[in-house]
Amino acid sequence: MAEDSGRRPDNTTGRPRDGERTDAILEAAADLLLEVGFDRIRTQDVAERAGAGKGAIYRRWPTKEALLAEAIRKMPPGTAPVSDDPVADLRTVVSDRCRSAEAKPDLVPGLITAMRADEGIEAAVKEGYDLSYVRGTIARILGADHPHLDVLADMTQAVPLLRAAFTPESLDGEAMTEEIVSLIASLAPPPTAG
Amino acid sequence: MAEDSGRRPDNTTGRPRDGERTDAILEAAADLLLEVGFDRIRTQDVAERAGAGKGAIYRRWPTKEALLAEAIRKMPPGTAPVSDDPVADLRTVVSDRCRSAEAKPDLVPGLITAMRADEGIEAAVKEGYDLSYVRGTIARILGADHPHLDVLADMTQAVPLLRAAFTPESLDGEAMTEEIVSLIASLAPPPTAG
DNA sequence: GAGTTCCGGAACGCAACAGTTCTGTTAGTC
DNA sequence: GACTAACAGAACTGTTGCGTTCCGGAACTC
Repeated sequence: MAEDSGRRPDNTTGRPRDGERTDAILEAAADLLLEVGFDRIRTQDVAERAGAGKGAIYRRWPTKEALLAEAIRKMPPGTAPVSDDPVADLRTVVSDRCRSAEAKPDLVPGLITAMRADEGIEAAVKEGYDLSYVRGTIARILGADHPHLDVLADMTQAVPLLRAAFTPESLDGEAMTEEIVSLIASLAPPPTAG
Repeated sequence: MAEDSGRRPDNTTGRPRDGERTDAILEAAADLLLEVGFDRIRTQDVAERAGAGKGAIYRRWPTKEALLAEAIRKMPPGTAPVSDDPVADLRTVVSDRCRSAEAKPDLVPGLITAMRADEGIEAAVKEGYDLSYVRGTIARILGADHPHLDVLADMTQAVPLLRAAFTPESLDGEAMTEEIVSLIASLAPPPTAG
């Protein structure tokens, strides 16, 4: 009857928790993570940006770290385009990384700091850490058996991060992309004649 | 007369400041920087390890950051051996970096965090940041005109750091050294005959 | 309408830690 | 011996920011 249809599935009473609040808080946390880095995020700021109270946060997550871990888990994984020009595809991947290192230099260093401070965040970051899409793109250029696929894939991420951290003045995303892509392309075997 | 010979050059009176205390404090600060990283250093800990009081620290430096900046400036720069086997020399350099990333994974991430938080530390780190010794070693293998010396030099540092941060479980310093060195060695031009 | 839980917002308690001050003592100069 | 400043160590102050609690009000069930 009508009695059952209006009943909540979990038999709870009272005002239901607002899913849009949850989303807004996660989004605000992710934004701040990108903008200021982990070590400068304050829960008060997350709440304000989400248009929420701190109570709404702590009703959902036990600690700031738990909130940030979930926000990290929700971040989209890296992807690579797949066209018939693998060098162009690699250029896209590397260029993305370089621009991100330029524009948001606080994100990755902050994540590293956060990983060392909190196990939940460490797990969340490691769960999302997967460079196989880069490796796959490089493999399409050099062949799946090339002995240096792993170092090269790591290099495409690590070099932009290092430069963004230590030599931000002379950072030039386009030039850096070309440096990295041309190095990898130069390792390609010469085209074999039919 | 005896009056002048006993006088301090700067006309000060009272107990003179103990230079050994200064050294002990700087050394304690540097040690802790290596062990726990910037963001976990407390002045109290520096004082205790140096066998000093906090007063002795703040009599010498206005802030914790100023002390750490000086400790960073006193750190020895990287060097490379120069033998007649440049690949072996490179292996030494890369191996040092890999072992350091393995044993002290908190140092560099901590430095990056600290740079973002304090201008004096940023200046001190950048002042000491010089990879020309790595670049020079690679140039002896590939030739001074090789177009990828800069990326490769950065790679030797950046890849160990990335792996130490994100995949510490599977970190193998010796294997990583070989990966990096063999990649660079594979770029060497074939020996020209007479 | 009664009862419950949510909401934003503000106030609060509490812990960590930078930097200061005090105390008794010591190493120097005059 | 008088004076001054450094010394270690402890106590103290002030700030920052996490997490809690309380408020008046709103959304929902019964």
